[in-house]
Amino acid sequence: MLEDQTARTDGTSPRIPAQPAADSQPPSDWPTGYPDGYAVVDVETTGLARDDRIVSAAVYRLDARGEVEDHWYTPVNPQRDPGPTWIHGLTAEALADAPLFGQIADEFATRLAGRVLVAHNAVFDWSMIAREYARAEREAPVRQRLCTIALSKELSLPLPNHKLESLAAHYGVVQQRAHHALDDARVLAEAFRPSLHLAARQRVRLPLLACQPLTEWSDAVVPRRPGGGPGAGYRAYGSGYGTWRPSRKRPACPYPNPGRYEPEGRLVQGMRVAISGDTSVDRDLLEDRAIEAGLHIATSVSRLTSLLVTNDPDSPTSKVVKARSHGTPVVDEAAFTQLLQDVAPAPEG
DNA sequence: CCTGTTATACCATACACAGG
DNA sequence: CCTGTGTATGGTATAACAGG
Repeated sequence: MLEDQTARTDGTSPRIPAQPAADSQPPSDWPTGYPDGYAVVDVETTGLARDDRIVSAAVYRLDARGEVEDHWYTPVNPQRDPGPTWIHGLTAEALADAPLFGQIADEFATRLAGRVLVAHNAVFDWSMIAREYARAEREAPVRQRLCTIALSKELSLPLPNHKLESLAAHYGVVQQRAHHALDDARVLAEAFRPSLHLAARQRVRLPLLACQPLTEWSDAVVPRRPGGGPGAGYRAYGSGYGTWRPSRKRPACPYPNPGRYEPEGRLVQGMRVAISGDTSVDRDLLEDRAIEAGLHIATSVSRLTSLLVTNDPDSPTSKVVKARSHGTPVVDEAAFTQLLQDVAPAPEG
């Protein structure tokens, strides 16, 4: 009963809530395996496409319990028009004197180093950051990310939708200036902390995803047709002749499904392959390669799926979960790429 | 046993969202 | 405007069943 707690007036001071000193909270109180620190990040960009650039960035560094250690903000000169000024408020004028990404890459890296990157719709921020680092011929020192949308879902927060605005409102965090990187990062940090504690209390496994730094970046997607080889790095699509109508409608796989992939074995033409999560190679490109090899790319996982490709076999995405329940074999992207090089022809039918 | 109809399961499709 | 994910939906393929 609650009275038991309040009735302990045995002369000692009534359990002051302050000072959650490290030793007053035994380690067992916090799930083992939770990260040591976080970098709550927000970037504003010139747009949503792969070749868009960062115009501003902010990082809140948080300790293992989500307490703010410090924060940092910088505008970034995107070396092009700033895009949706009406959203982020940064004009070409304002950015003219801002540092280039290459000039803040070190400082940024320091803020990220050894931490879990936390962002709202994290795949967006991470891919923008990873590409900027790749352009600068660097690597972002990030190994894992956590998406606060995924976390909200994991915790089943009663939100009307998963906008940052709604998450903030849920925890009573007031936005001063939405779509300003520093304020968005602050708001997210404040909203992330209670979610983190809730997750800890419920012993929820955090939805951490692996971050694979881009090692090669050419501002272009490798042309899918073997006609020109990896063109020296120009826009692959739209360069010239009728915009390439991507994959939207691919012809059906001509081979019947030979069944599941056998671990350690070879791929066989006609196998149904599903891909989940991020891939270091463009998703479309990876799918094209698979199709050229005679495989069928499935959009979902069922008992007939031969193989699931994912770099995050522990993530709770629907595909991964289904694969587990069906006992579908799972390999990572690297292994899959390897397997693609030696696909067995379809059995004679 | 064969066949036509109905029920079930599954896959592909379309759409909604999140981010600037 | 873009892209990947998750969900709702609808067509379809296979299974199940009844009747002859």
